Amino acid sequence: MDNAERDFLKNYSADIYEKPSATVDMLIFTVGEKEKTYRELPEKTLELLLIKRGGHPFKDQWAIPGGFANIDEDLYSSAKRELMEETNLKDIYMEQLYTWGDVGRDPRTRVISTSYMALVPKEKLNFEAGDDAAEARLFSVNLHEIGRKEVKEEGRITQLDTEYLLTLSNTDEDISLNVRIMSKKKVLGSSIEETLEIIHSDLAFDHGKIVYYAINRLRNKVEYTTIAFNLIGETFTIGELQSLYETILDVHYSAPNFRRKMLPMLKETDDTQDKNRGHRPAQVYRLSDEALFKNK
Amino acid sequence: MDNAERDFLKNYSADIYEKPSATVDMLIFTVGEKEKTYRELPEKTLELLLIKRGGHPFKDQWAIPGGFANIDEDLYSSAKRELMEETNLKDIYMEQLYTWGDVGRDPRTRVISTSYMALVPKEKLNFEAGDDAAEARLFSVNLHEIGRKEVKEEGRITQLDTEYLLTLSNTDEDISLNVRIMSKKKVLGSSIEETLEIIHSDLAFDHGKIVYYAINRLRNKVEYTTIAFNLIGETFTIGELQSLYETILDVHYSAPNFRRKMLPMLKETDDTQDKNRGHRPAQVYRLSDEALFKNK
DNA sequence: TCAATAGTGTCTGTCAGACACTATCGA
DNA sequence: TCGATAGTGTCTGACAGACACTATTGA
Repeated sequence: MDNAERDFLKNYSADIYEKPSATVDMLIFTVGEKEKTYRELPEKTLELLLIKRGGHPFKDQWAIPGGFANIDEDLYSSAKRELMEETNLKDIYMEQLYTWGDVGRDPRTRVISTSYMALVPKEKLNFEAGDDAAEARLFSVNLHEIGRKEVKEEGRITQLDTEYLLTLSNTDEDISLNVRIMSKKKVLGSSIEETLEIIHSDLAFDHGKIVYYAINRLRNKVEYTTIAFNLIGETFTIGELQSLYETILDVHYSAPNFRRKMLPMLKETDDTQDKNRGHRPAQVYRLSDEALFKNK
Repeated sequence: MDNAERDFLKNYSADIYEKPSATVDMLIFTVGEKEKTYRELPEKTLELLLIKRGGHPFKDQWAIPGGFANIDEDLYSSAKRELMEETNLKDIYMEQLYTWGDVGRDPRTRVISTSYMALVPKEKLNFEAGDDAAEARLFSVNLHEIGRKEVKEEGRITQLDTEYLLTLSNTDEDISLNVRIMSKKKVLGSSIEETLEIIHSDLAFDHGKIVYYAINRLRNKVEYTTIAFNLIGETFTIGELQSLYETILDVHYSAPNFRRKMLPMLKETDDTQDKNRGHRPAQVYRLSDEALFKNK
């Protein structure tokens, strides 16, 4: 650094223009189980942590937890801190999702928000302990397509509008939130650009869009990485793993084929868990280190 | 909106805490050609637009073009504006990449920067016209692995460090910039977290990391979307397309296999271009609409 | 005829889905 | 014996890579 640069930095003022606020939103996903008969596999559901807003705007509405990015803290650290505040956990899988910067997305002031997604196995989650004094609850997440329309110009498809219904429900307290999202896929050059519009949302701010985006990212990555293993314990049976994948992706696999697909990335453990389950006890596996490092 | 909320918003002040600055960085990629003999295919190179910084800090160093996000402008619009300022083009493919928020990444003040990537076919690019009065040049991009080290703890691999050499060169002006990046892949839960460190960089700020990130994103998406078609004209021969893919991915395909892989997403045109090329004239194709909408 | 790209045919191995079958347990 | 999950075997079709071959052009 030369003298000119030193002088420049000394006299630099960052406050010439009005700045947007920078915040971090944290989407914490886990997978809950509902016990059925003693012999049937429990039914799993993908769950998302939401907090009830105590103040304006959107008072008493449910929202994704988040907070301001401190001026002297890396954005990544802000996200980790937010995760810690909500769950009291560290060493949890977390990735940056997207940065939301539309002008009107917060009625108070201009807010640019970077969203992160964290995946927590239910057994580690004791969110009552670290819930940041706010009212926090887990909501079952369901996302379904409810309609689509192709827009044609001169015989060529130029736009594809798809409407999705996102349902967030907490059965304990009988809360059910609906979000209707319109995804508009338009031709942009030789690719497609997707824009999201909220048709209706029971969630605060533009959080409906963010949840929609996160679920899609999760589903995508589940198919080509080992990300899903973050939602289950260290060891598991292939049956449990299958039901996890089926829950997240909302699909059904045939057990033999799923087994063959997964076996190359699994390592057998000594355990042969499962007793009193009314059927042949399953072998217990864990994710192999090699598979871990093949992630893109 | 009730009265309480109206009052709240009226009295809300966003200036209690010091805020970071929000900026947008724009990575503009194109593919350049170097003519060879009359009958050989021109050699392609992936190129990136860089500008030479006129002021401090990093004065006279090369950097990714960018600017502040205006307070009354969607982040997406800021990016589009930046693209327009640099290339004088709109309706160009552009996507958000990542948001960089480390505390020390700008010596002036705290800056959180959202990076976008744009792909422009060379024939449309006339960047002299709209170059924002700054010195802007295209640089050939090369990224290679130059070493790796596995860190083991108790026999299990826990970390994978890979060093990459990124070379940016402009042969017209005989400029060659080197960046050495260390990618550290660590186990985080049941997934891998990649952190990037700059070992050495001839680029300003942390722009070496951003370029590294962008090239990886581009290569990834080239393999499962039609994103690469944004770097070529509307119509093309399969040979041209193959050389484009080979350039971006730094691989070699066998012509018959590449043809078979691509044919399902192509549509034959009436043209049978190519004359005076010293070999059998090739059929001209364009991307089919159906393939476009299959993009994820 | 040669050197270059364009394009066809064919074989092989891998992998995903369909499906028939066996194994093991508790009620 | 039943119903549940665990697990094996096998067939099929799709697809990717290897490679041999033909087609067309200008020098």
